Order: sequence, then structure tokens, then C-alpha cells
Amino acid sequence: MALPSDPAPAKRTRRSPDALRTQILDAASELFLREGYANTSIDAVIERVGGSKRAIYSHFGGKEDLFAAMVAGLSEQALEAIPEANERAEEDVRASLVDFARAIMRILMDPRTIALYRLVVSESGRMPGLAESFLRYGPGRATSGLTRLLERWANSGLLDVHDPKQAAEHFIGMLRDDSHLEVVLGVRKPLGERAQRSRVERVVHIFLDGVAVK
Amino acid sequence: MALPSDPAPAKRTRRSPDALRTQILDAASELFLREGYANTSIDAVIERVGGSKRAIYSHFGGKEDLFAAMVAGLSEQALEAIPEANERAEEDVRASLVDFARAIMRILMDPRTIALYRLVVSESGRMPGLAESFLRYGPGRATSGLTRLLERWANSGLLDVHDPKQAAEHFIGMLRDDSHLEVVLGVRKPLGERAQRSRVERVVHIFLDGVAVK
DNA sequence: GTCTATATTGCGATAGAC
DNA sequence: GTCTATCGCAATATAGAC
Repeated sequence: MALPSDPAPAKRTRRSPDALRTQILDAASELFLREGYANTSIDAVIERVGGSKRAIYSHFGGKEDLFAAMVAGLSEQALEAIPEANERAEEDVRASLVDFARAIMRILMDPRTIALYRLVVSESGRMPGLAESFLRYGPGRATSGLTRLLERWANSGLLDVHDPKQAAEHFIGMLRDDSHLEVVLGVRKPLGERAQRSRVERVVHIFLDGVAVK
Repeated sequence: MALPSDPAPAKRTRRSPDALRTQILDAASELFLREGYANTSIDAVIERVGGSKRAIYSHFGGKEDLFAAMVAGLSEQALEAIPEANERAEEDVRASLVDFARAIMRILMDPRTIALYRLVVSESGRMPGLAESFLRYGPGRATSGLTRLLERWANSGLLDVHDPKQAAEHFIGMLRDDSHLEVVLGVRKPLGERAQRSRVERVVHIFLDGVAVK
């Protein structure tokens, strides 16, 4: 994201506190995601950013807090890609669901998201509060976004859902199935564009129409 | 848990090799699941079982191999609870799916399975092969079991599924949704019997009938 | 046991914003 | 000029490796 501290830390112009904060977060994200929590040192982060370790402590409080800030930031950032409920949604339920599912699928298969997921599962036992903020900024936003869509369609009589939140969770669960787990566990590469599309079609079809022969 | 060691023709002093192996696995499971991989020492395992460290190395090879054996064993053991495809399946698709889903749901919400899942996600990066055996003995068996059921129903013209394996993955994904993730991350307790039933009903309903208004 | 790595803190110096 | 954030460096603490 931010500019790499070019040849040398520019003497003339000073970074804004905000820029420093962002640069620290970017460097920390990269290292945490690649090396894991324990294998990433404060020194390694600061080495990439320049300046003093003090900056991290005054901005974030400590290593755990830096990690937590990174998790929240990345979760939020990832979810920016989901389409907002818009007017078109009212018109074509199926197409809107496909749009939504594609966005979620892309996020789920993004290597950064995968690494983040692994990291959160690994470290949430040790860090109370980490899981909450991850869920709130990440998966929770996806679910609540879809929940609102389902509610609207249910109110319009287009869908028959009694518990929109639960239905949203099930829908997203279909997207985060074994194929996702296999990627998380590193036994297969993330699905490509084509496979993603194909799975999204099936999921939307099952969700809307079911598989029972009528 | 596994083989009962009572009827073993154990001499006064010596356990059968098989019983020793089982006892080591049981002790290791408990410690690994509760304390994690790094926080469990070979000494701690041996302390519970008695005997010498040598036993672990001759039976399993080393700490990682013991861990891998435990993961494979627990995965396999957990999956024993899923109902085999039987004759009744042919009769009532819906009831059979509910049975199947209930079994899977119970497994997913079992604290041991939850701990195992966390552990596998945490350690699979470090241990090549761990993820494969976990998937093969655990989730893979669930998926393949359901896949066979779906194939039969599809062949009988009861269901309209073109890719039974993918459909099975989506079905199980609905059961392993955000509510499961929240339990894995420790932000909520496992769903109780009642909530499990309720979710299973919804999942089967969505899967068979869909939510679109006809 | 020693020793190394690393998280954390203390504090005077300094550079830029105002 | 003052003021604040940051820097640079050093010191402390501690957990884990060996």
C-alpha cells in the first residue's frame, strides 16, 4: 500500500502520524500473514518501516494490540468488496445472489484471507477479543449484509425464509465448504475463476430451488 | 475409548504392545487437545502412561508422528458415528438426510472435534501430511458417505443432483457455518441439542426444497 | 544451569508544524 | 520560539533454546 521508504528515510519531510500508522500496519500484515505471530518480531516490522520501535508502542500499545489491529483492519478491508444492497436487488433475486456469492467466494479464496483465517484460528485461543473483532468486521458483515437482502426479499414475498440470519449463515456455509477447508489446510490451491463461478451457480441453485425432484 | 484393555491376556507386569499403544494415544489426545502441540511434552505423556519415553519413539517415531497418529485416530473415531447408507435410505430421503445431518452436527459440535479442528488448522502449516490424513479420515469420509447417498437417490430419480460430491460438500458446508466457526473461535458454546435439531431441519429444508417461492 | 532472542520501557535529542 | 511526535539508543525482563 504505502510507499516503501525509498532509498533512505526522507529527512526533509516527515511522515504524518497517520501515514506512519498505516505503514506499520502494512508491514505488520505482510509479516504476520507470511511468518505467523510468533515468528514475526517487532524489530522485523520496524526494520521495514524505519524509525523507532517506540512508534509501535505509542500507536498500538504492544505486539498483541498491533496484531489485533491488523486482523480488524484486514477483515474490514476484505469485506469492502461485497456489493451493497441496491435497487437492482429488488428486481432479480437470482442475479443478485450470484453477485453476492461471487464476491464472497473471491474473498474466501484470496490467499491473504486464507492466511488471515489460519492465523485467527491459531491465535484466538491465546488472545481474548481477537475472535470477536475478526468475526464482527469480517464474517459478521458478510452475514448481516446477506441477511438484509434476504429480509427484503422475504418481505416482498419473493423468498420463503423465516429466519433470514440463519439462512444467510447456511448460504455462506455452502460457499465455505470442504473446498475452502482444503485450501486453508494447504492441500490444494485456491479455486480459479472458473471453478468459483461453477460452484457459485450450484450454491445459488440449491439455495433457491433445492435438489428434490418436484 | 478404543480397544478395551481388560480382556487382554496381560501378564502380571507387562501390557500388551497394543494396549500400551492405545494408552499412549489416549493420553496424548487428552494433552494435545487441551494444551496444544507445543505445550505438550513427551515427558508429560509418558508420565500419564508409565513406562519409558522409548515406548513412544518405538511405537510412533517421534512427537510429530505421535501427533499425526492421534489426529488420524480421532478423526476416524469421530466419523464412526455417521450412519451407513442402508435400505431405509431408499424409502425416505428427507428422514435419512436429517439422520445424517444430525450425526454430522453432533460431531461438529463435540468439544473434542472442535479442539481437533483448531489444532489441525494451527499445525498443518508446519507438518506436511497432517492435513491430508485429517481430511481423509475425517471430513472426507463424511463427504464421501453423503456422496454415495446422493448418488443413489439421484439414480432412483428422487433427487436432481448432477455433481453429488459437490452437492455433498455444500450440504455439509451449511452445517459447518458461522455458528461452527464461532464455536471454534471460542466466542460461543457448542449448540445444544435443541438448536442443533432446529438448524438441521432448516438445512435439510433448504437443500431439498430451496427458499424460492414457487 | 547458561545464553540468546525479543518484548517492553525510559529518556534525552531532534525535526518539523504552528 | 514552543510543542509534539518521533527518533535513537540503551536498559530491563523473561521466556525458550541448548
